[in-house]
Amino acid sequence: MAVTIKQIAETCNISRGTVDRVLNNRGKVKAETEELIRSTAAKLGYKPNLAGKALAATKKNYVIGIILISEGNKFYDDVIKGIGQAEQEITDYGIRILLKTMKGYQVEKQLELLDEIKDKINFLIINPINDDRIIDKINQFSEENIKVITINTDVENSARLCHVGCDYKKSGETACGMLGLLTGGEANIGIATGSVKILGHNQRIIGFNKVCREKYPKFQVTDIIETNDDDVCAFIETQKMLQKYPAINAIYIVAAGAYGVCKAVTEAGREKDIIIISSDKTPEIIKLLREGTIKATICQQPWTQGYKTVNMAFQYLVSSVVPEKELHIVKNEIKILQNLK
Amino acid sequence: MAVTIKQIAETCNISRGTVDRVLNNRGKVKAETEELIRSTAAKLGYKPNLAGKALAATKKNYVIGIILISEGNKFYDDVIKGIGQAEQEITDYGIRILLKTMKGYQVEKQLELLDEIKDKINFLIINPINDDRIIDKINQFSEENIKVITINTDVENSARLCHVGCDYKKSGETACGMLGLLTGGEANIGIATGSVKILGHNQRIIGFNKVCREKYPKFQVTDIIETNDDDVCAFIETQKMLQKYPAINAIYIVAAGAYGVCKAVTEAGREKDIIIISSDKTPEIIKLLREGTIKATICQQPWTQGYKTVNMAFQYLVSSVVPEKELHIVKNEIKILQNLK
DNA sequence: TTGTAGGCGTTATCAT
DNA sequence: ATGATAACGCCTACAA
Repeated sequence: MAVTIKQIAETCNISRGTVDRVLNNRGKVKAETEELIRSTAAKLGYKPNLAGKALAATKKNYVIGIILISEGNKFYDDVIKGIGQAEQEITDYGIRILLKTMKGYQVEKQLELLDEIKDKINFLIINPINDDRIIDKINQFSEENIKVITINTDVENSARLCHVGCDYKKSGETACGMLGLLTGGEANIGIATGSVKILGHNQRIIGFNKVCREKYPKFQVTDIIETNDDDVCAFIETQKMLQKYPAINAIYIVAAGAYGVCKAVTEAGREKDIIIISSDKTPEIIKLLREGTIKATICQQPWTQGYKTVNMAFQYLVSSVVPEKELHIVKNEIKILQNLK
Repeated sequence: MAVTIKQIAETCNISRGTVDRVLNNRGKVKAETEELIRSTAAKLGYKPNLAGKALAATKKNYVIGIILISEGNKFYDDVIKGIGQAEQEITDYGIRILLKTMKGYQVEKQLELLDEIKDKINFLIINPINDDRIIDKINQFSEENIKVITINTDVENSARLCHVGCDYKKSGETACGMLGLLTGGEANIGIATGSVKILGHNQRIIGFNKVCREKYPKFQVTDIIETNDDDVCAFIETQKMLQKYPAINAIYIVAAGAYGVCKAVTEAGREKDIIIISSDKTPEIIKLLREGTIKATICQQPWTQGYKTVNMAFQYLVSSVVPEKELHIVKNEIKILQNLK
C-alpha cells in the first residue's frame, strides 16, 4: 500500500492538517516541524494520491477555458474531438470546459475573448497569435494564477506552462523524404505555402529544403507560391506557376488550399505527371487522396493535440503537476490511400 | 454539479445503501423501490463518479495479470513501455500489475503460466496462442470473474471482453500501397513472411494481394518465402529466392527476419535496385532505414496497444465499464527515415 | 428488505 | 502554529 498523508502524520506524531500544509506549501508551519515532515515524507516515499485529490477537488468547480482560431478551419475539427474526449473523462472530477472559437488572425478579437473569459476560468488553453499584446495577456493570466498552455502555435518568451504542437520542420522533412521516395530523388518542385508570414509554414519549408540539400541534391525547388489558405487564390497562383514553369512535376502543399492547387493541376491535364504531397487531413484532402490526385499527406495528430492538452490542464488543476517538458511534440503521420482509416 | 448517489437517495427518500444496491445490481431490493430508484437515476442522469469509485476501490488491492509471448521479440519492448506508463497512472488507484513473459509459441508453457498466475490476479491481459486449450482457459477465467482482454493476437469464440490489436489486412494493404507509390506500380515482388501458419502474417499477405489485384495490376508476386522469424533462415531463403528469381526488384517483409533478408540483398549487391518495405520498428529495422536499405516500414502502435489495454482493464475493475467495442484496432503507421522520431 | 456509519486520501474550515 | 473534524462520492459491514 502506498504512503498516505495520514501515515506521515502518525509517524511524526503530528496532525494530518499540518502535514497537508507542508506538503502543499500553504505556510504557517514552524520551520523544524516542516523539516521533520519533509524528511519523513521523502524517506517514506510519499506520492500524492490522484483519486483522493480528485475527490477533494470536486468541490472547487474548476473551469478550463479554451480559445481556438478554429472557425472555417477544418483542421481543428479533430482537435476539438480530442478535447471532447478528454472533457468526458474529467467531468468525473468536477472540471468543466469553456470553449471559445474565432476566425482569422485578428489580435483585437483574441484579446477581446481573453477579457471575456478571464473571470470565468481557472486555466487557459490557447492557440495564440504571435503578438506582444497576446504575450502580455498570457503573462498576466499566469501571474493571477490562471496558468496557460499553448496549443498548435506557440509564442516566444511567455510564461506559459508548456506548448503542445507538432514539429513543423520535421513535417517538411517528412514531406521531402516522401517525395524523394516517390520520385526516385529527381524532380522539379513547386511549393504552395499558406503565407510567408506564418512561422509554421516557413518552418515546414525550411525542413523540406534541408532534406533536399542533404539527401536529394537533384531536387530543384523551382517556385514558391502563396495560397493565403484560400482555394481560389491557390487555384489562380498554381495556374500561373504551371504556365511559367511547365517543367514542374511535383508539388508540396504546405498549408490549406489543396483543393485549389489540385483543381489547377487537373484542369491543366497534368494530374498524371505531377506528384502532389499535402499537409493535414481535411475532408477535401481525403477526397483528393481517394481520387489519386494527392499521393500522400503529412498529418500532425490533431486529436492527440486536443486530448493531451486538456489532460495536462487537468493534471495541473487537480495535482499541481507542472508538465515535465516545456515542449510536447506530436508525431508526423504519413497517410496514403490505404491507411487513411 | 453532477448527480450523486446521495442525491438520488434524498429525492427518493431512501437510504444511500439501497440506491447503491440497485445501481450496482447487488440484489435484495424490493421490486418497486428498485423501479423507483432506477427511474429517478435515469431521470436525473446519474453517472457514477470515477474518483469516488477509485478511492473506494483502493481497499480491494486489485491486480492485473499480463502474459506476453515477448521474450526475444523486440516488438514487445514498446508494448511493455505502454503498459508501464499505464501502470504508473493507475497505482494511484491501488491497482498493481503482474507481468509474466515467455518465449515462443508453446501452448504448454502458456497454460502453465496461466495456472501459476490465476489465484494472484483479478484481471487478465494475454497475447494468446490460438489453441483450444487456451480458449478453454480464457473462458474458465472469465466464468470465475477474472475477465480477459486479448492483446495483439486474438482467439475466436472466446469469452474475452474485447481485443486490442492491429488490422493485419490493412497493414498489408498499406505496404502494397506504399510499394505502389515507390515503384510507379510496376514490380516483381518477393514476399518474406514469418510463417504461413500464423494468422496475422497471412492476413497481411491477403491485404497486400488485394491492393495488388485492385490497384496495381502490373505487380507480380513472384515468390513467397518463410523466415520463421529468424534472421539466419531469412538470409538463406532470401539468397535462394534472389538466385532463382533475379527479376525480383521489390521485397515485402511481413514479419521478423528483416536483418537476414537485407543482408542477403546487400551481399548480392542488389540494395540499389531492390525496394524493401518491412513491418514494425525494431532497432534493426531502424538501422536498416537509416542505411537506406529499407525504404519504409509499417508499424502498429505497440505502445498504444499496451497502454490502452491496461487502461481498459482499469476501467473495468474500478467502474465495471465493459469496453463498448469488441475490437479496438490501432492505426497502421507509415515510418520513413524522416519521421522515425 | 432497508438503514446506518465508517472509511478510502485529500483538503478546507473552525477551533485551539 | 497546530489540531480536530467534516466533506468530496462510493462501498461495505453491520444493525435493524
